[in-house]
Amino acid sequence: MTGTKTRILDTALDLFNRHGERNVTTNHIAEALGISPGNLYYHFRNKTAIVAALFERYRQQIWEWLPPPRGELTWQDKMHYLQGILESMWQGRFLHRDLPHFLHQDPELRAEYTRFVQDGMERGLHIYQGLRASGLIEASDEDLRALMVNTWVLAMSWPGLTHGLNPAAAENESLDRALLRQGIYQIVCLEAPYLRGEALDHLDAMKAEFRVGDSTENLLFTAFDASVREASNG
Amino acid sequence: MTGTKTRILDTALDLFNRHGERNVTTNHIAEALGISPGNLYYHFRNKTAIVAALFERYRQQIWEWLPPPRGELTWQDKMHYLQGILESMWQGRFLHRDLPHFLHQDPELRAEYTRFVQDGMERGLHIYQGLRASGLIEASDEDLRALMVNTWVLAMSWPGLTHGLNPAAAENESLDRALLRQGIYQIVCLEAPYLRGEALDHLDAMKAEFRVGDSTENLLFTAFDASVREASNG
DNA sequence: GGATTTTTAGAGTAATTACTCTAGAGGTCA
DNA sequence: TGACCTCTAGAGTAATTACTCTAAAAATCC
Repeated sequence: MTGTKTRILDTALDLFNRHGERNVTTNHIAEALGISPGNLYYHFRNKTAIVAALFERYRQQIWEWLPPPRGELTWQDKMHYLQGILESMWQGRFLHRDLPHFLHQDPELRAEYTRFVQDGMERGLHIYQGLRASGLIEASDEDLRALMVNTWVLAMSWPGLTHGLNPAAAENESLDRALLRQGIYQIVCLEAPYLRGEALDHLDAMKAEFRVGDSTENLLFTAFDASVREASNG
Repeated sequence: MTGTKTRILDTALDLFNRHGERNVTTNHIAEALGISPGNLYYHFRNKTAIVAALFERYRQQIWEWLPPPRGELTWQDKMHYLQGILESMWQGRFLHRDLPHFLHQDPELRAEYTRFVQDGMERGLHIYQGLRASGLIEASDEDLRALMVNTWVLAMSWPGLTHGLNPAAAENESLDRALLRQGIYQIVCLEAPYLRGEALDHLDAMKAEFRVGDSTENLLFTAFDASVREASNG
């Protein structure tokens, strides 16, 4: 029997992801959960507190998926990190779309979020440096930093962009997953010019694994169409 | 004497950019403009119509700044396009943060937006192909498509991300401009691995022009701090 | 088993906000 | 001048929604 507090967060996250935080009232959450509004406010003093708690949860999960590297990194480590990014994007897909509003109003939350971005950049940079130390990547310090920023922006923005264009994904998990895989493909292409050695050998296989749709047509949108077909067939 | 309709859009855009669309009511717009709510609703049947009109305006401006290439492209053309992207980001900074909500509710607007993204990708791809034809870029078709998608995502997401972290930018134009320049720097770094010939010769100068802050520290955040200092000094 | 604390229900409210409605001002044209 | 059309004012409203308050049920403790 999980606690009410946890169940509130679970339900809120689900509703936020599906309908967007702005379209989900606290009464909706309570109703979906079968509890009273009063009960909900007993556990969270306001809606912002729910969002903040969800963010905190999200942050912890990311840190689990993306542990700081220990020593040299292998090709398998790199694949594992990519998987971690994929999972992180999946979990946080609502946050990066709706969080800005709360950052605007809640300085404390904003400070935490800023810290989160800083830590994420630092951690990601260490990973890239680990890959460089293993000879899997070749790049100057400056290029590595720029690459890290671009990877971060892409990973954080991709879910929001794709959902804006394709809201059906919110109700269709397999379509949603396909879109995210496409996001990983984009990250792979982002890193591609810097890969060396074993990483370079596996590049084509990696692209093939995450590529969605027919590469001869418009990339982004055939990906969507193909995903829709695939999802409605399955 | 500009028309009331235009003035409503101007004021709405300004308020949306500064405070976020969600925090700006139609009554606020009317009041800031010195007209009555009834008057506002005489010109726009609802808030969505205002947002849609702003989007339409934004789209037209982008197309002006990013005309389709005619024949071979020079190095100067490329710089001009970068400038166009910068201006587009500046103009549309509120849209990509707040538009998703309206896309969710208004299928017609969503269709238009989808079309916009498609056109933008296509147009951008033509530009990249023009650069390739001139020997300024070297990349496979697939790589070029992936690059285009990444450039698009970066250009569209950058303003929202930076404003989420640094809301002071909304009230401080020079800080905001600095953040945008940093975004262009990121795009330059994105394209860097594919540059050839004259483009490659100018790469360092280009990075130097758009780089913000001290490259030996954390890129993203020293950029912010440096901008804050610069803005408060000037 | 009584006292105390934690958790829950559910009716209610104050505030916000997108939007309406009516009436009238101002311009234009015959 | 009068008819007509465009534009504007401004009070008002219906609906939403985050949040409160009181009391009772449930759990915990001694």
